[in-house]
Amino acid sequence: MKVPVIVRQAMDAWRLLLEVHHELTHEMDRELREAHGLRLDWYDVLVQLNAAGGRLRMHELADATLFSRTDCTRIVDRMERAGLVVRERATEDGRGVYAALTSAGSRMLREAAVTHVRSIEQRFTGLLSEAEAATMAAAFRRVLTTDD
Amino acid sequence: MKVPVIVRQAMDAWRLLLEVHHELTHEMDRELREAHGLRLDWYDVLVQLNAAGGRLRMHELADATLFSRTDCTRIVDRMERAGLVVRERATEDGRGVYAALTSAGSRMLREAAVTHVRSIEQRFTGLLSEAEAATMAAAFRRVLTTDD
DNA sequence: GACATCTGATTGCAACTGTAACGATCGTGA
DNA sequence: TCACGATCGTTACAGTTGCAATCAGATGTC
Repeated sequence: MKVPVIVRQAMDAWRLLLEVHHELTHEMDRELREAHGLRLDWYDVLVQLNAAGGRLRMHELADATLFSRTDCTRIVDRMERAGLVVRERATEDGRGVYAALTSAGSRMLREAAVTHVRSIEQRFTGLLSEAEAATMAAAFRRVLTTDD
Repeated sequence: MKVPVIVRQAMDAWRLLLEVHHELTHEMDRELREAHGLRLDWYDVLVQLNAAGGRLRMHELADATLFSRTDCTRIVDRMERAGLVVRERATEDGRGVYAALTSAGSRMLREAAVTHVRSIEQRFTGLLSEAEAATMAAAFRRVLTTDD
């Protein structure tokens, strides 16, 4: 069965994407745990809360990260127990809850970011030429905005 | 704090890769379940067993897929219960076990492959130009083979 | 203002995962 | 041959996820 080269190359790209994602996220997670006792998903939460100015409603946090609302409830549970975030009732909506960075959370983020950003550069971005990164980013945006 | 455009673009590429992976794997998994009652990880196992001629030692299966040995033990447990694979003792090594495709497993693979390949083309490979796919594949190979 | 409807967040349950430890078997060197 | 460490696959346990159901509070309609 003959398969055109162009199709094979595209399929390779997909398969390789899966491998890259798997290998890099595992390594980065392990690295963050070893250096800071921080899970990669907790790190993502810290980043998003910080980017939003320190706090987000639970559903906004779910949108900003790649987690479901259920996940957010439980991740915030654990992070609250660890002292990295606190819950605050939303005064403007009786149903709502904010997840807010604590100072320990901010500090943890500042420390872990050094490790993690270096890790991304070392393992990924630093290995891409400017043109490759641009090509990739453009293609990924197309993939994400094509929804059918 | 000023960040060079080149770095930002590369970081975007990483972030977008995470989003693409998340969205596409979820959609493909859902699609396979709806159409065939098959999980994406089971599909991967079927593909690898088939590519290897029908059977693989457990540790070879772990290497061929993105799963750990523990995962393979348990995935094969469930797939065996579902009749898609069977375990066979390895005669050449008393510790060894083969996971082998059943005819139901082969049939399931043939059916599901139609759905899944179309899905990949629709959501990913079909949205990439030949040049983009080649660039991406080359860059990903570089990332995977650079282990420091 | 009372009703149904919708939304935000959480919970219960069953399924799944990661880590470390286990028993069985293998290969090697003394 | 025997003792040793290495490898193969599995298992125990605790932690984590996905889905559906739930509860409290908000919104819209008449």
